[in-house]
Amino acid sequence: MGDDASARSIEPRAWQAVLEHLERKLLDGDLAPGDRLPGERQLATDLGVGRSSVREALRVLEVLGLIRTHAGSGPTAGAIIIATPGGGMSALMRLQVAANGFPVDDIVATRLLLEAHVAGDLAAATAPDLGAAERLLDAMDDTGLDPAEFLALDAAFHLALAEASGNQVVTATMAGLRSGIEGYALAGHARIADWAGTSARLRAEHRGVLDAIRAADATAARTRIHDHISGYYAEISPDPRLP
Amino acid sequence: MGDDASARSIEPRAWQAVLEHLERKLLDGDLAPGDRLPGERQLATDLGVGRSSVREALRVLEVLGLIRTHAGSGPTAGAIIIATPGGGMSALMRLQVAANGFPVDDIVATRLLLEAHVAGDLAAATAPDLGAAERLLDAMDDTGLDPAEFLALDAAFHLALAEASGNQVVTATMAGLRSGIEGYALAGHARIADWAGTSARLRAEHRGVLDAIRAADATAARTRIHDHISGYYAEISPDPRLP
DNA sequence: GCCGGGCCTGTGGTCAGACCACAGGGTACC
DNA sequence: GGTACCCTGTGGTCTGACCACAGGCCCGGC
Repeated sequence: MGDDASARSIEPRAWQAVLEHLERKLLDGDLAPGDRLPGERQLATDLGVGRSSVREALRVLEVLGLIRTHAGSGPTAGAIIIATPGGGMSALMRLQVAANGFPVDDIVATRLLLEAHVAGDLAAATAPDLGAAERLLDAMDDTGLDPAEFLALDAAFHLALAEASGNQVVTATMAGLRSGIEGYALAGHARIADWAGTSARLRAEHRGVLDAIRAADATAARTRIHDHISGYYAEISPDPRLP
Repeated sequence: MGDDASARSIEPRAWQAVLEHLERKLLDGDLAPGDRLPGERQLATDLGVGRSSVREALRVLEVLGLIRTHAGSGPTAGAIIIATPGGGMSALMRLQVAANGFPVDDIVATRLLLEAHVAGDLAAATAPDLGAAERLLDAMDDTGLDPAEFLALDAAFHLALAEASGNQVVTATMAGLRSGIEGYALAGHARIADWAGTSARLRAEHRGVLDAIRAADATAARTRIHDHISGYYAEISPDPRLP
């Protein structure tokens, strides 16, 4: 197992070898969040590949949210390991939706089940931290917001609920799901005739969800968040179910 | 909508420009699954960037499961758009787990909630297609399987249930979750003293889940799949809850 | 006329070298 | 002692070149 040169002898893709090398380093604990990767030129000579191949692997890691690169010099320069899955998940969902790999309906359905679960969990928790969510709701009370700003705060509110649940996988997934249908949700607001009324309803529904969580009423929390999300998408859906 | 360059008028990263160009093409319908992308050199001259930058973008798309590249000539050569989110999700989850961005516990918890939902949905469905799942269970009845083979079939069974639910997002996510903890699950089987007994129990639990689905008993289906998964991970967990 | 092997072309895959912008740190000058 | 400069090393990009590959084409033999 200590020899990774033998396996690489039949490795057709150089950039994949770099990726596997770094994954191994991560699994072995040789690299951890906060650490700086060796320079691109160093990695290239160490692994016996060209710098372009190293860069392709690093690009993948960057998009996946594994590293953050910074030019220049000093302690903040170079490629630094971060583990922020939200960005990678968002890119993945967004592109898959663009390529028709993910139907919007499936995205919404997954959002529904995840958020209902989160809401139920929070209601069952002893003392969930809803501070961030409440501050976002306060910010959304500003009636001077345009729809884009309102929807951005709405997304942040739903994400804050996921973060309060403490499950990082669910949080990242929900961030990705939201990104995947962000364009859809934004384009859909134009379909709403009475935006003032709709936004007022959304505000009230948000408060209702928080109230149910605070009251430790898991069933109500689940129902309310479910109806809240499905109601909005039904409203912006071009033609839900005619026949 | 025609102008999204306003937010970031100047694009410092060339590969990102390529990515955005291709995403736009996908959203506009100029590119669809099955289509062939222009050659790397062509894209480079079209967008006014170097071929390296194009390749970095294509590498990202390949890892994310958006395209499949093939050298040579003919209709199968070049970069072809596919939309297979499973691969990208798997890479993302695997690397995030390696970088400690995703705790194993959160992965398992997410699996639990997704699979419970899937099982409940299938039980509520009128005529779910459980053929693939049943065939996998039959294959798992072979007592000559070694643990790795057994676990691979187990993963395929759970994935087949997700596919039967029809939600592609859930299917891809579950594939990713499974990949993320594949190493963990494989290493954990060594911790099980009585593998024959455990595998027999797992077989019985699988059948029980299918039975509940066929009986349209959503509650039982949810409970059984939940207990099935959490039971296995509790068994391979090194030290569940000592203090 | 038919068939087969070799060349041709275009593809992705990789490498090497060069240049740029950037940012920190050391140094020489004031 | 303070400040402006250069030096160094980083990622970011481009260019050009070569390779392996695979289908299509042409030409020769049968």
